Amino acid sequence: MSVTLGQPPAAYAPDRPRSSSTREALLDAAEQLLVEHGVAGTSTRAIIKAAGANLGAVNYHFGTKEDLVLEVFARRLRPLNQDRISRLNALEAEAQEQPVPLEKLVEAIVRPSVEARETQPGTTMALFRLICRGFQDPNPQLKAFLNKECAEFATRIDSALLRALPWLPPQELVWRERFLFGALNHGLDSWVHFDNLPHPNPEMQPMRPDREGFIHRMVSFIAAGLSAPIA
Amino acid sequence: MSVTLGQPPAAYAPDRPRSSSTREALLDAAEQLLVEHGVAGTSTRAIIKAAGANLGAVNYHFGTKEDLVLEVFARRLRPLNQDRISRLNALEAEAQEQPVPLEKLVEAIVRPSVEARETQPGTTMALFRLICRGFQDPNPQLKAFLNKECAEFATRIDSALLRALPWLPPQELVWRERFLFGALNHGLDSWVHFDNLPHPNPEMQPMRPDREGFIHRMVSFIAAGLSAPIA
DNA sequence: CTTGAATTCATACGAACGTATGAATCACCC
DNA sequence: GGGTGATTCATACGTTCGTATGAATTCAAG
Repeated sequence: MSVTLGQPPAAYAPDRPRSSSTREALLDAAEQLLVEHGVAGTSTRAIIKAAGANLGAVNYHFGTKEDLVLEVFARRLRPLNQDRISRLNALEAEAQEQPVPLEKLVEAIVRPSVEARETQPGTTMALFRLICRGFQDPNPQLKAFLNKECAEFATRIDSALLRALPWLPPQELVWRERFLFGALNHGLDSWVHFDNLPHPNPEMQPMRPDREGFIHRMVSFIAAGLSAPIA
Repeated sequence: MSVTLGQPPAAYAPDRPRSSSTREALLDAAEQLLVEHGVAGTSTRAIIKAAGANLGAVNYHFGTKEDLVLEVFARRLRPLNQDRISRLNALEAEAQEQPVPLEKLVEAIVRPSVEARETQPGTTMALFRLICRGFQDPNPQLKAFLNKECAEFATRIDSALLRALPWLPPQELVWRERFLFGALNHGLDSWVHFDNLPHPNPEMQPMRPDREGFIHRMVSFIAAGLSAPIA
C-alpha cells in the first residue's frame, strides 16, 4: 500500500513554499547550535529540542540532517554574497573604467559580513562564526557547497583586486587572498565572540570596538597586507 | 575484591614513562584523524582501528578520549612554542636593548609552524591544520588548554611587538594580532592542504610555493598589515 | 460540518558511540 | 623457567545517534 504522507519531505519537493514556522524554528535553532558545537557536534535531537519541535520534523521538512545543515548555510550565505556583488557593481560603475581603490574593494568584502545582522532581519551575531566554521569544516560536501555558493563573488573580486594592484602577479594575489580571508574570519570570530578572551597582559585587555571601528581596523590591516611589496 | 589492572590508567598515574609503542600509535592516528574530521567527528573506534590497537587501549593509556585529544595537542604544541620562545630570546639577545625589527619577530612566529615537520621528527604536515582546528574547536576545555599552553609565548611576543611598533597603541595591537593569527592559520592550512583548491579563474590556479617562498609571502603580508597606519 | 491535504506527534529500529571489565598474553628479572 | 607486573585482548553495557513509520492533529476550502 503506497502511503501518502500528506506530502513528501522537502528534499523531494523542492518547489514547496518554504515558510512553515517549524521550518524556520529548526533553521534558527540549528544555526545557533552549529555555531556553538560544529556540524559533527550538533545532533538532530538537540536541534529539535531547541526549536521546540518534534523529532520527525527534520525528516519531514528537510529529509536529512545534512540537508538541514546545508540550508542553514545557504540561507545566510546567499544574501551575503549578493550584497558583496552589488557593492562591487556599484564601485565599478562609480569608478568608470578606472580601477577601484583597494580600500573600497576590501570594504566591499568585509562590510557585508559585519553588517549582515542589521540588513538581514533575524540574523544573529552567530552568522559570522557559522560561516567561518563552515569553511573549516571537514565535511567535503559542505565545503564544496560553500565554494559553489561563493564562486561568482570570488571571480569578481579576483579581477577587481588585480586591477587595483596591477603590479601584483596573479599567483601572488591568490595567496594573499588566503591570508585575507583567514584574517577576516578569525577577526570576525574574535569580535563577535568578544566576551571572555582574557589576555595575559592586563594592560592589553582588549576593548571591543564598535562596528565602524572594527571594520576600519580590519580594512586597514588587510589593505596594507595586500599591497605589501613583493620580493 | 579490588582488582589490580596491572597498572592504573595513565590519567591516574601521570608519572609513568610514556613510551609504549601502542601509545604513540594511538597519538599518531588520533592526530591524523583529528585533522581530517575534528574532535567531535573522530570516534575512539576510528582511532584504534587506524592505530591497529585494541579498543581498551585508549582507556588504558589515556583514561578517556578527551585526555587522549589533549595529549595529541600538547605533544605538538609544546615544542612549537618552545621553538618560538627560543627564537625570540636569540633575537632579543642579538638586538641588545634595541627593538627587534618587525619582520624578524613575525618570522619567529611563522617559521616554527612551517618548519616543525623538519625539526621535529615524526611530525606530519597535519600538525598545522591540527593546531589551526584546535583553536577554532567549540570544546571549551580544549580551548582553555591551548590558551594556557600558549600563554608564555603570547606575553613575550606582545611586548616584543609593542617595542617594534612603538607608535601603535596596545589596544590596536591586540586586534592586529587576531588578524595575524587568522592569516597564519588559514594560510598554513591552504599551503599544507594545497591539493585540490580549484580556482574559478584558470589563470590564477595557484602554484604551491616552496617552504621559504611561503614563509616569505606570509611574513610580508603580516608585517605590512601590522605596520599599517592608524586612523 | 465535512473532507482531504499538510503538519505534528509518539515511538521504534539498528548502528555507532564512550567506557568498563576481567581474562589472556607478553616481557623481563630472579 | 617460573612468576610478576605491564599490556593487550574480546566482549559487554547503557546511551545517543540518524532515520523511518503510521497514527493523531491541525487547518483551510467546499
